[in-house]
Amino acid sequence: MTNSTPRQRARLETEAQITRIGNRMLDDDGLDGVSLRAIARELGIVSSAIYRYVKNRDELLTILIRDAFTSIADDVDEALEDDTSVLTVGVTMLAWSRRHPNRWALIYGTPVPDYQAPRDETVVPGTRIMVTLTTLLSQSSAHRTPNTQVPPAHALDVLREGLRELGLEPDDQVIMRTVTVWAAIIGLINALRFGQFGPGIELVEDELMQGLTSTLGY
Amino acid sequence: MTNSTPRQRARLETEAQITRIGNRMLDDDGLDGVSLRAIARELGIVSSAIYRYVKNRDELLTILIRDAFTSIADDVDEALEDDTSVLTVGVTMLAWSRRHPNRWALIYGTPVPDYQAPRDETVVPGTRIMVTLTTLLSQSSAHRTPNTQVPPAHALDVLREGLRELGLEPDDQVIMRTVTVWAAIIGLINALRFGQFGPGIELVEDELMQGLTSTLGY
DNA sequence: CATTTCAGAGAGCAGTGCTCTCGTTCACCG
DNA sequence: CGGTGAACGAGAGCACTGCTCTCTGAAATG
Repeated sequence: MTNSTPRQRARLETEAQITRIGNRMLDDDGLDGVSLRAIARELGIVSSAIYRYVKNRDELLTILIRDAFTSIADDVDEALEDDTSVLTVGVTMLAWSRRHPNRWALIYGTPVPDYQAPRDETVVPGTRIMVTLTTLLSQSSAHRTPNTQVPPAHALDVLREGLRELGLEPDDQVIMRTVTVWAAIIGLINALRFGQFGPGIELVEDELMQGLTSTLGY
Repeated sequence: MTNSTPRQRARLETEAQITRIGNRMLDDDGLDGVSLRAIARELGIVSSAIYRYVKNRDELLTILIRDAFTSIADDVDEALEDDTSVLTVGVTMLAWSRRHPNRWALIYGTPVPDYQAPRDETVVPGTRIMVTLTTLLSQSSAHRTPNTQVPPAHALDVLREGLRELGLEPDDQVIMRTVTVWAAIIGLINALRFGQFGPGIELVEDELMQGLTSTLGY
């Protein structure tokens, strides 16, 4: 007993098709290429009918964003099973960004204008890697950075509170190191993906990530 | 003798007005708010007439990008006169990004789709800060990072060549440190401007930058 | 079998960048 | 001083977007 009417099955199939087409259009033509009208056209449907399945364009974006965050976090988790290191986090994210540059831009680049991410839908998958990195840095604790002076306690209050909600209680030293490593990794990948180092860098991306984590002391 | 016809003066004035309005629209409404039609409307001109002054939208973007790069680099240069330090570079860029978040996104965020920056016009102002940072890190040379292993020599070839064209010849250690510091600073500011740390961070941005440079060993 | 729900069609609105054609006016030059 | 070509502006139009509204036909529900 399938316990579902043909209409229900057709709807689920259509919904799945929409996100699939949306992801493909994102990969191929960037976010500007993701057009509800074009999706409707590909579905053999008139443009207004698409709104039976998707409230508006923002709702589609939310789906694509959640997908992307989940995909990259899955990759990182899987890679860490073989080798638990900061470098692995970096190169895995870097490889993912190479495979899906437009998805990368969607989640770590300039926020989409006028789009407000619904916290409940995107925050959890969006913070997975950061949580992973924090625990990773907690373990390889007093690694180096001896004479590092942590900013005044109250400065990290917001971050400390945010991490607590995610089930973590790292000390300020670890928080500050996490922020630094995170900013450096994201910053490097952004610089590479966005072409800020000029052409020709694509061939040695991994070596740069290696040098970065090494320079950071990991 | 002004040596210029009224028409020439009017044209220059109009051109200046266009970039002024464009910058304002960028600040107020983001890049999507920068519309040639809207500018024409504000000039009291019909939409097609704007193309007498600007070839197309991309040409206007080039102007705005060059302006932004020049503005932030000027700020950094000025600040370094008082205090020559990595932290100063960071907090000055951070302050500028706070004042002009949309301009920041334009030059350091996701590249504008389908826009190709004309190298001659934007590369020079766009690399000024990086050059400054490189020389700065060359001087405070063997600061720390003892057991840091630099990536294989060929990996940095492209960067070394790019820096040479800009009149610099730093060793690989310095290059790698520059890349790391640069990625971290840009990454932190991006994370702050793009809201990736959640709300409430705005109040302690400077402390985070302080902690970051300190964690980096500067 | 009647009723309600739902998928789709079609027209329409406002906005964008950009092109093309047609007058008008200004600057220059013989 | 008068003619000419370049510059400027107006206006219509094309293709595209997101989104709304109304209407029709078919499927699921009672």
